[in-house]
Amino acid sequence: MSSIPTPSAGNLVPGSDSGTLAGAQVTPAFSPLYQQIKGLILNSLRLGEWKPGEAIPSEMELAARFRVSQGTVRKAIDELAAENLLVRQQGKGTFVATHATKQVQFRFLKLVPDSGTPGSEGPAQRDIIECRRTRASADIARALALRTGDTVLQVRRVLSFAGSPTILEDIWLPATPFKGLTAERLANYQGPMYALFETEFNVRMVRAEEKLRAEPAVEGRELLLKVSHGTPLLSVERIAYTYKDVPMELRRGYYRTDTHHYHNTLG
Amino acid sequence: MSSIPTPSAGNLVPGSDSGTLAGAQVTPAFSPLYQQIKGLILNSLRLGEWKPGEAIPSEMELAARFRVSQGTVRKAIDELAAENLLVRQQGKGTFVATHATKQVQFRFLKLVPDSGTPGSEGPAQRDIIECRRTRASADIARALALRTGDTVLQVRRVLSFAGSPTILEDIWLPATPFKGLTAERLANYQGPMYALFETEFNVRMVRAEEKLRAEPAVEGRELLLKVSHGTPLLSVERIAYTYKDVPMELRRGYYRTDTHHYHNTLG
DNA sequence: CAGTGGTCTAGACCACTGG
DNA sequence: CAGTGGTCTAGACCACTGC
Repeated sequence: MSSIPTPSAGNLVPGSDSGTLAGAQVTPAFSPLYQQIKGLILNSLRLGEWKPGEAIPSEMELAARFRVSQGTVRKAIDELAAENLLVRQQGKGTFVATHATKQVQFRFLKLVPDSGTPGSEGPAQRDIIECRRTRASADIARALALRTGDTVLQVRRVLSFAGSPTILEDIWLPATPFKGLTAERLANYQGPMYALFETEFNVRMVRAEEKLRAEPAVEGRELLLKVSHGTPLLSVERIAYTYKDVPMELRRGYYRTDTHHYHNTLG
Repeated sequence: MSSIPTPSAGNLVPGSDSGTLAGAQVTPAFSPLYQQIKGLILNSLRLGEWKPGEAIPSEMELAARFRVSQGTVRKAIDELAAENLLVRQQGKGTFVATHATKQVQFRFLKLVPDSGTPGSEGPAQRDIIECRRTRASADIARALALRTGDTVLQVRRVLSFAGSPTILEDIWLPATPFKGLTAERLANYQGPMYALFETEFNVRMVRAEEKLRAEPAVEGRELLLKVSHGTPLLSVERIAYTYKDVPMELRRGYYRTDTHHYHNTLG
């Protein structure tokens, strides 16, 4: 039998830390094995070895591939599941998280109706106002880690619940990963925008940061949301990130909060 | 030697679930050992066997007390640490989380200055406007799981950053657990209000839910926050819970968002 | 140095899913 | 029934803290 199979990267040793920049850290920064395994799985996710919704190999398989025990793989997967990158299902397997499944649809939308459950109003009506190519201003570029003047796609849309326009959003996306995105494709797609990003552009949004403010409605916004001038709106600025903390979307939303509210849990 | 030490509750068996109501559940609802251990630790926390800031017994001690392996105790503590009820410190021990430690002060306050780091403005100035006993209205009572007309304490205060009044808060507390709370004690205490609740009233806030809205400033609020009539304010309604999901505080805050914003991370 | 939490392993067994 | 994730154990060793 020819041995030395080692289908993975080089030897893994607890304590060897490859991610330290020269002189940035005095201590060698001990990195446990399971963290390195986590990094390897993360790489496979980023490179698309397993697509959103698909099952990843079983814990035993991964343990064999990485030449560690099942328990070590398990701990790596545990953390990835805690970060909502993977979803475990007892008896079935471990799956790459996706925005397309019913249960976690609109996971990033924290606006809920004042009465009733989050999905009780039925599906939101989505109207694309515009979708055009433009050049990134300084602040847009900074948010997306681009250079000022780089090409970006700008989408403006209105979400309506039970017939009432409730959310006005401006969305900026880097042009390169989203080449070919048009108003038509957005309008025709059923389901969350982030699910479309996954299937059509292989971009999975993993994490986001939001800044909230109360702002008066100004011309343009008051028309699209059918509120009167100066009505307080909840301003929500979001930067969404893919794997490895790469920013892939800037979104500026204006929420009406007369029938809905932004819900948050503090742990 | 007299044996039979068993200082804990009765026998623990994986699969025995004591929390099921009669007929409420068809399946016996398998409950793993570590979940039962978690419940026992939770009881000790609730009963004050270990106070906030103190160390709990070592994993080995707890394993001996509950007559399970260290790994099982470890998994229970892992979950409690993930829920911010305990804090692990390698080499030192595991400690009951507290709102009094520098690192996690104002963990529930999500308003941060637009520029600079969260604590960069120095300590907030806190002015107690009033603190009085009153009767719970229907909605206050519902939020605190009391009956309408029950006695509650109402506190109104203003938080100022860099000299500017920024937050106006009305706080309602059930009278019984907070007997003896006065404006003086609030005014004299240095540090977060939730730290005072821990040391003086043995109430530890563990979790909270917030509802956010944009609302115009009305008379009273506009005076205290020094904004003009109708200025949009971020309205934040919070219900804070102790152990076992018991509601212990209702808070209605109004935040100025001209120099600060509410920051949130979506996982 | 002893004591703590943290990692890693190996193996047994359990609960759940699907064919 | 085989295959998956989930639990539990026992033991070895490592990293960190403080005396």
